[in-house]
Amino acid sequence: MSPKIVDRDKKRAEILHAAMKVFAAQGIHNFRMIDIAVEAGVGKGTLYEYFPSKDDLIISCFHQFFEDYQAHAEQVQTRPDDPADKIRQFIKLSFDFFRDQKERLDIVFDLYAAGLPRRNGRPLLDGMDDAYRGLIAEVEAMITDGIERKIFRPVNARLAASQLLALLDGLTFQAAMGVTNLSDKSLPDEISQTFLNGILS
Amino acid sequence: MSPKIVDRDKKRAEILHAAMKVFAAQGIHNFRMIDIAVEAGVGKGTLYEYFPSKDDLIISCFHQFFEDYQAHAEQVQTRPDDPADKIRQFIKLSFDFFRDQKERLDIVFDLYAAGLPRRNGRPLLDGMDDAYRGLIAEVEAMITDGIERKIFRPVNARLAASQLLALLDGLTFQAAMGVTNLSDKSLPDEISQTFLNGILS
Amino acid sequence: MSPKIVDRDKKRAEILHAAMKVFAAQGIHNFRMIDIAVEAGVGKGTLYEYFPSKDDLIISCFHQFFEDYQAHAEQVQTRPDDPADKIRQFIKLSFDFFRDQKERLDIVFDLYAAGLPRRNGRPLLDGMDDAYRGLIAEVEAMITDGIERKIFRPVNARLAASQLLALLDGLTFQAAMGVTNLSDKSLPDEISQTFLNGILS
Amino acid sequence: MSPKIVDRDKKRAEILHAAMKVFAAQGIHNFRMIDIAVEAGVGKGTLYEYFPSKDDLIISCFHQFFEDYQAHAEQVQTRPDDPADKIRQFIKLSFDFFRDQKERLDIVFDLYAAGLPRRNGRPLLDGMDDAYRGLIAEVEAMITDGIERKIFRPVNARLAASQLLALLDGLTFQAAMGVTNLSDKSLPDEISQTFLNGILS
DNA sequence: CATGAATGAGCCTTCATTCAT
DNA sequence: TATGAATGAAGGCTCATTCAT
Repeated sequence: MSPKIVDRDKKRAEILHAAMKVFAAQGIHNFRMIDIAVEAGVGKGTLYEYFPSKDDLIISCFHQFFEDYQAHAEQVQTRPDDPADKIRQFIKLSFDFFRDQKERLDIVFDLYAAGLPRRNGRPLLDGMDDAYRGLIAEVEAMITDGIERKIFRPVNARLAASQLLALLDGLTFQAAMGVTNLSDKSLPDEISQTFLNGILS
Repeated sequence: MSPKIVDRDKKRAEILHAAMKVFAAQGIHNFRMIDIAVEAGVGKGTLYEYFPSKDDLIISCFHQFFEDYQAHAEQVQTRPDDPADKIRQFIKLSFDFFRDQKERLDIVFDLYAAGLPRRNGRPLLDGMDDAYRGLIAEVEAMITDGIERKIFRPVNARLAASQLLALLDGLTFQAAMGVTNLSDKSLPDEISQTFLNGILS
Repeated sequence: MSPKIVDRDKKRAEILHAAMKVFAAQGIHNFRMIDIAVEAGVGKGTLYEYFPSKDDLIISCFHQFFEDYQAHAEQVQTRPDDPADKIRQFIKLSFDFFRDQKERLDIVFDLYAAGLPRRNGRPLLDGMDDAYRGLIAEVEAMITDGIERKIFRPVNARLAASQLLALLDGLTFQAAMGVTNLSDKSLPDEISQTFLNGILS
Repeated sequence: MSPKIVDRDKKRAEILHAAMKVFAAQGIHNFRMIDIAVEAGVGKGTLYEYFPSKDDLIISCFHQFFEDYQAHAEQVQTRPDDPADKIRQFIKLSFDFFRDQKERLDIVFDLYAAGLPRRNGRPLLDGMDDAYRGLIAEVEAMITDGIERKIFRPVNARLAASQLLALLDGLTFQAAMGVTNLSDKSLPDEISQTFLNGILS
């Protein structure tokens, strides 16, 4: 009458964490289910108790990733009022998210590539473009605000937002490649400086 | 140099071109050798006359991609003397390379992701980081030149070069996602403007 | 005989009944243990408290089936004395057994097929041939009696018995297929008529 | 330009033949693809060059079976004119088909059972009931003819046809079980005799 | 005694690669 | 040289069975 009680959410999270480690080590295109099972310390069949298929596991990992990112972003509630400070904080925030988690850095580009649209068939990860558009809109709002308050030059706000995100993605890519070091403490400030120089009045 | 050799090179190039189309449509992780054979109009076995393995075919495609990029870059020989103009032309050049070839845009991020280092084993594409470092060095030289000639502010040239390339990569990614439109004729100018604003004296 | 025993027997019967329903719906080769557990409203593990294995459960179902058939047959104790009437009643009896239980009809051929001998290894259901031979012997006795009493022609009694059972099995098969309707009230009489015509003096 | 030439039809038939042997030995529910591959002397993958899936292989076997049966039936072109003789020949024909092919006898009931309708989902073999109805119609025509020519009593022709086929199926089942011996040379005659007695005027 | 989470043996199926023609 | 039929290693997934609770 009282069967084994298991914290399914906890075990699910553990498996997802093990998956992240495996993805980081082998990429999301080269791992075997057994690898994750071993990493998570469970049997192969157990994975299927929590995720209906291999693809689902990858997709769930992607969602976890975005949820963590959003949680991280919202954790900084006291957004400053000054638009330039907002931008500075946004940049710092993004760097913070990856700085100490090589694991995440290693899978983010796999996930990015997996979310690109395909001419034939669906991409593995659906809806990445919409999530990205939301991000752009957020940054665009900051810039528009700055323009209205004459703090920024009257640049194309949408494009400037695109540029900032492009910049951050590109640096993340360089970091994943080992070409740029995110841990350099002065990086966020220098980036902010150059970018803001470009749009400040 | 005998006719036979020419024929081989031509067919090899045809197969590589077919491969690009297949990669663009299905991604470099989801295609089968038969897909390329069909696209190229040859038999499956024939592929192995020209490429020793599937991985080799992908790698060759990657090299072709870089060779084309370099050929495109060198085709613009009359580099201007002014550092700012150099940067402007570099930016324009990069946009030109992808603008009219959706096919290329679709595979570049697969290739990028395939070139990232892995904790376990080699990445599929080796040496991408070195190629990238070379690119950074080129841009860095332009900026250093500008700084010495007092045209640019005394910024960290290495970092500024990183930023410019990051910006271009990030925009390419956005374009691949369909979030940013590379065909917008004013794009290179606006990008150049903002970036140069950031570093100009 | 203690209450516990009764409860066990009752639950065992319930599981067996649930199994019959599942077999009828999915066939004895396509069901999963969980299907029966759900149908019976018990846990998967509980099935193993009553049956040591999946095969055992099927076999037990088969025995249940035969026991029910025999119980049904014996329930008609007042066998008539006239051999022709005996045959008529035997035929009617067989029809009665399936007429109102589509469930049984649907599994009988799975069970039949499962009982056929295999060149490699044992069949799933053992001893079906012996049970069948017993049935033939019973009918053969009726016919022999009829021959001795000059009511039937001096046919090969063994073969005639085979024929009658074959006829009934074949009709059951047709009914399972949906080609012949066992519910047709005149069926037993017409069958009896034709068969007896064939062997009556 | 001249690749390996293979008689695909021939190899397909060989695989089908190997499959029949395996089905006879293990049943259509217990075999593994590798068993058939070994029996046919080919690799596992080769099976999939000829049949898209395991189920398809089984279904193809079933179709082959029916084609062979029809070919056998049509091979006897000189059908007699007398209805009773027609019936006799039909019975003889059916016995002939199995007599010397234990292999076929062993799988026929698996196929029969696989063709029965299921409450949940399609049966493995589709359209068996229609094929069977066609068979009944053929026999029914013979009997109707006999009735019209006053050779047979005015029985229910449809039912009588059902009975004859049921009889033959039932005997086949008994033979598969090892309870009745189809090789008994007098069997067809005795069966014909009894059946015709039942319906002759 | 009842349960269902966990397990891993087992098997279908795919597809890169080979090689006879 | 070009081909595609043949191959079998490899891996995703299922499900009977176990056993801690």
